[in-house]
Amino acid sequence: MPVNSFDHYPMSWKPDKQILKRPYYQSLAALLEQEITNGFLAPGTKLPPQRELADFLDLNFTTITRAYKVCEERGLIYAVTGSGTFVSANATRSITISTDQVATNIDLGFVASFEQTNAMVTETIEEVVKKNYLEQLLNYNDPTGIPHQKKAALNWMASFGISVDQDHVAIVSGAQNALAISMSALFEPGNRIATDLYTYSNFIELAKMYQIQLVPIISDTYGMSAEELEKQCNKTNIHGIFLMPSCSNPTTIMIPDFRKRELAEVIRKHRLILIEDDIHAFLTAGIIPDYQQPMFHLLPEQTVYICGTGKSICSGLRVAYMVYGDVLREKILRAIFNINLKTSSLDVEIITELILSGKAHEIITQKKQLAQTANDIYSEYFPISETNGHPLSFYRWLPIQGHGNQIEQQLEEHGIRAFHSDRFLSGQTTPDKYLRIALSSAKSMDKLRIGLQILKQYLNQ
Amino acid sequence: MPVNSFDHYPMSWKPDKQILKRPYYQSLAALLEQEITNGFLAPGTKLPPQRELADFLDLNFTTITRAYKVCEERGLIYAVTGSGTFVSANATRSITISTDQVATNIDLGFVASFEQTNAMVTETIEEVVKKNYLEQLLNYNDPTGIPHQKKAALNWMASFGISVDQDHVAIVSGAQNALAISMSALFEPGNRIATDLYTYSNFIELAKMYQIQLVPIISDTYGMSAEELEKQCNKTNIHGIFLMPSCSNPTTIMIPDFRKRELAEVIRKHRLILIEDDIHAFLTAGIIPDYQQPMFHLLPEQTVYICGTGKSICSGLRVAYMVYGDVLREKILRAIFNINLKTSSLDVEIITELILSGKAHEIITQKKQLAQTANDIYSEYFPISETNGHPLSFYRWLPIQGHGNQIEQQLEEHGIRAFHSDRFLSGQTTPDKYLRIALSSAKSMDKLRIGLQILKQYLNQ
DNA sequence: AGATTTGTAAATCCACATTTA
DNA sequence: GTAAATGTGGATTTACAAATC
Repeated sequence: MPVNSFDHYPMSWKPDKQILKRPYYQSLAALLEQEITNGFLAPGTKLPPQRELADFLDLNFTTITRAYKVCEERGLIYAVTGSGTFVSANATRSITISTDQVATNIDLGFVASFEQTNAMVTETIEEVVKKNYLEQLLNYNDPTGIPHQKKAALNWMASFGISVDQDHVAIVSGAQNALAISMSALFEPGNRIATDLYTYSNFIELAKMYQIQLVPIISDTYGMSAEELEKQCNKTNIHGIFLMPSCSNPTTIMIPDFRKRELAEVIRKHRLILIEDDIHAFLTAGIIPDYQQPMFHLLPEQTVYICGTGKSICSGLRVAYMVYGDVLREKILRAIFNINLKTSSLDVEIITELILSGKAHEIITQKKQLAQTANDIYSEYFPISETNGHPLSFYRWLPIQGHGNQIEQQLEEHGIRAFHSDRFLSGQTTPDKYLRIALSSAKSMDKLRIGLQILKQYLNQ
Repeated sequence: MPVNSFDHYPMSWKPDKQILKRPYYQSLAALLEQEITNGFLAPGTKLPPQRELADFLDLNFTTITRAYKVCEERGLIYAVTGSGTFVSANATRSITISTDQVATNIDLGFVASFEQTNAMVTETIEEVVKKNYLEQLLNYNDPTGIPHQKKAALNWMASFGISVDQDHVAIVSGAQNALAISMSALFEPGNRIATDLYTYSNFIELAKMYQIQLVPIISDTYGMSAEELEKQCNKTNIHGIFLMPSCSNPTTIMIPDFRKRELAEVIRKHRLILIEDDIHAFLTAGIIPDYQQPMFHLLPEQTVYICGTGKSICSGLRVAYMVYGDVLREKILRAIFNINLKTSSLDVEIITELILSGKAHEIITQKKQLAQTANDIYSEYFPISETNGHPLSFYRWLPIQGHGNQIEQQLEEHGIRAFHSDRFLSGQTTPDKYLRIALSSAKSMDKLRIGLQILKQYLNQ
């Protein structure tokens, strides 16, 4: 029976007991979900403590625990022992970033890949089509890649420091697809994966879909803090970790070698599975002075290394390479068959030909030049100050003061699209606010300039 | 404390209490998983009842419930109230069927698609490459299909009885990919999906991976029984249903219109989500006299209709169409972005061109002829007796007496690959045994003949 | 047909860990 | 540094539903 009066402790949410039906925890969870999606409970709102709500509803407090748990698994709320339970920053909306339905004039949101280089690809397509083995690319054979394609893949990745045999590489349909495969193959619903506090928003969505919990870890200028990771591992049972060491999305941080080693030690000690998304390897390996090796090299038996060709070579041909050790091999292959059955050999053949002919390297050279130009333009409008921020990043991370995420809507009205840092938040909100500015999507450098001009004007108002 | 002596009630499994550590239910589940994967507990073995094992281990019986539950969610065991808990037929191995690592001489296992027609595709590829808009196919735009591609898709499906607008169709990377997307988008771990007792083995694996429970429903000669479905819906909370009405895999059953209507009524009443895998539409719609319509037509707001082009047009170009109502739209799009980001526009463009040029219809005509020939050859060796079995099916369902699933291994030694019915079992085992014989994968009709000859000899021994 | 066996699932109990004040 | 606030998670209690005999 309710004992206290709650009038002087106003609870943020007072559900009507009358509405609740008998699996109370389900009924309560459904009600809470409704309140959040309808906007009655705004992101960041503190929910009543479990015991208090239990008292109010005259239920056992662990029944509330279960109701909260259901919503937490769906990514609607998050709980911190000692502090309370809060509505998630991204509870209400999908934060997946794609190019679907972009009505905007200048896109600084989605990170494309300087599509100007695609003309170079069409020539190669013509060459592939002229070859006499085209028909052999049209059947169900070699679902994870034809041997000569895998050979080219390993050839390509050798310059990034990857060296494995063909049994430990598989070709899949793009880096996003590789992430989905990794998540499905190696984790179960309810598992926990450590990520940067700000991380790739499509990874957050993927985790939400598969009901995998993200554990945000604080970073310094060298990327994720190894001590913080260690602390979280000791506190709770963590199964995996997601990193983009060559150029973290969205922060542009490059993890230096000493930090890779610190992190690797913690990962080894706690037997985490590392998803190393290295789509930016082509911008970093052999270019940035400090670069030594991918983390795969430090933890070959517990890492999935993902090397997509969308950013580096051609975005429309959906091709990525997955590299893994023996222990993970079977699980990954299974997931590939379950999700793709096979990847189009035709697309892979074109990428293969681009690599073998050396044209892929030409494309990369050109993309790097474009990235340099775009970053130069950006620096005319905003300072590139981040220590350890990648100098050639396809996007920048711009601190903004006091703008809520309705800034996206307002920029949209000015004809530009950019994304607020809330979208990239894997856990609780912070007082710092940023915009991620894609430099690689505007249709020309002039458009980029115009977009940045508009943005600067808007922020200076 | 243990009270009874169990000597005269020999329990199939007596775990050592000493080994168990403190989360008992996890420890026990891990132990059980080990025993099963190591083969100490064979498929079909009855496990001790929950209360009996609890007594033996001196634990509360619901702790055993939880341990069993963990293994059940992983597809290792299944439980039937009143009868007990049993080791699953496919507990130990992956039953995914792919073309990876086929060392066999004659493949009657994997169902390919009479790849002889692929020469016709290469011409079209050349034509697509000659067009001047190739470059527009190489960027991130239109992730679910370019408008003219969707138009061609709807055009193609119109002859199967599908009629929707472009906002309700998406193009993805093959039918298997469409299934994975449907499962991820529309169901959560722990949900239940009704399937035929014998169903597509890759669907079983997909369910296992996503921890979705399959509820097997008995069939008669017209396919799944509507009464049985109704009964199971009343008994337990079922969220979805998976059907292949045009030609069920592996049984070759075509669901006649009256049965589609009966099933639709139950599905509507219980608000199930229907996954209608109609990759065989091209063999059935307009060909089989009784054919009226896909089930999507009967349940447009609660169905995902999947139309793959791998079997009908070309297997190596990974293209499938997904059709859905308004209610499911947003969830499906989200899952597509999460899993694929986008599907290769180049592959889709080739399929589009094949459809628009009329060549796709030529290919279908040829594939149907090949299927006719292959079925004729089959009938020289084995009777095609199944009432309502599809006359042009790319595979046949051969009853065999008393052969366990080690027959696969033995056939392999004779140089042929075929799959035992255990692989297709979504639930408890039955006394009836079958082989699924693929007619569309042998490299020539002569090879097919030889394979069937070997098979017949083996079975007559 | 009714008692028994067996599995299901919600709610509660309880011990404990972390954070905050 | 200690007490209070708050969340976590395993085990137990309890009611019930289905199948078997």
